[in-house]
Amino acid sequence: MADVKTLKPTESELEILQVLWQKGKATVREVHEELVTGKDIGYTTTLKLMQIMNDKGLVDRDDSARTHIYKAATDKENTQKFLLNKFIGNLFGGSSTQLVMQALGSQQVTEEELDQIQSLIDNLKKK
Amino acid sequence: MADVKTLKPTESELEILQVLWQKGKATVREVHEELVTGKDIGYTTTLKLMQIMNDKGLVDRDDSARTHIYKAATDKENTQKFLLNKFIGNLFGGSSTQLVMQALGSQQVTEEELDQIQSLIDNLKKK
DNA sequence: TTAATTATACGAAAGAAATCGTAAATTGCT
DNA sequence: AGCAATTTACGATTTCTTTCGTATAATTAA
Repeated sequence: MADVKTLKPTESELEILQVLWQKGKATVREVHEELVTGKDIGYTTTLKLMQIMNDKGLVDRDDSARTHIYKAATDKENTQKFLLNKFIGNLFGGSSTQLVMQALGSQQVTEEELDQIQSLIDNLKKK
Repeated sequence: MADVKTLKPTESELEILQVLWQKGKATVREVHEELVTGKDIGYTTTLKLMQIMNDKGLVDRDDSARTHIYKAATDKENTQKFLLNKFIGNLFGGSSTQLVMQALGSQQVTEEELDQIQSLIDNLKKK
């Protein structure tokens, strides 16, 4: 499994990772079709990006057949954790509480979700 | 006030905004001294960045005196909110709850902070 | 009043990221 | 077999970001 700490996916790479996390495995064409719904981009661009990601170790590739099959090399959760910490450092002076307050305040969150968070807090407090 | 929606501060620009938000107003030198504590960078680099930010409208500048005085053109909260939403969209499929759970789980948060968050949740629930 | 320091402006280069065009190989179709 | 479509490889270009060197003007200190 790729070491997420040393890998910094760019925004485009992140979009591709999203697709791969969602699909599990996918060909360049499949990823591309997904991306195209959201923005204007050529097929070879997607291809090139995925090749670069393969070089970087961001994805794993099965190239035993002519049409290569890609999958994310990094765990979604780890990547999220890593980027989240970076984000908190960049924008919230390292305070995750600040971020949480901001996130809860400015988004609409359902009662159920609040309960979920509350029980997480309760758990954390016990320790 | 600059329209935050159309402005995407880069990482370096964000670092400078942080300093400006903290200080309120500052000269290039003051910002630079702050940046230098965190990384190796030349004075003219900081200057150039702040000039570019001025061109983009990310900062306001008082250049009536020889030493120009800069301040952030965007509200800290709005910028945070904007970038946070983008981040949640990019990485957490738009679910702020997901992000909150992840943030609380993987960072160390003090008892006091947990109380703070809890009372925010209580407030939100009342509505 | 000189000389050193400090400031801005600006061009240019170095780096990183994203985009595309073209070539070559394979596959599928008629 | 021959042609079209699909795929990969790869170089080149473009765009964005960061960095710095040099010139010039203003200020300060000796």
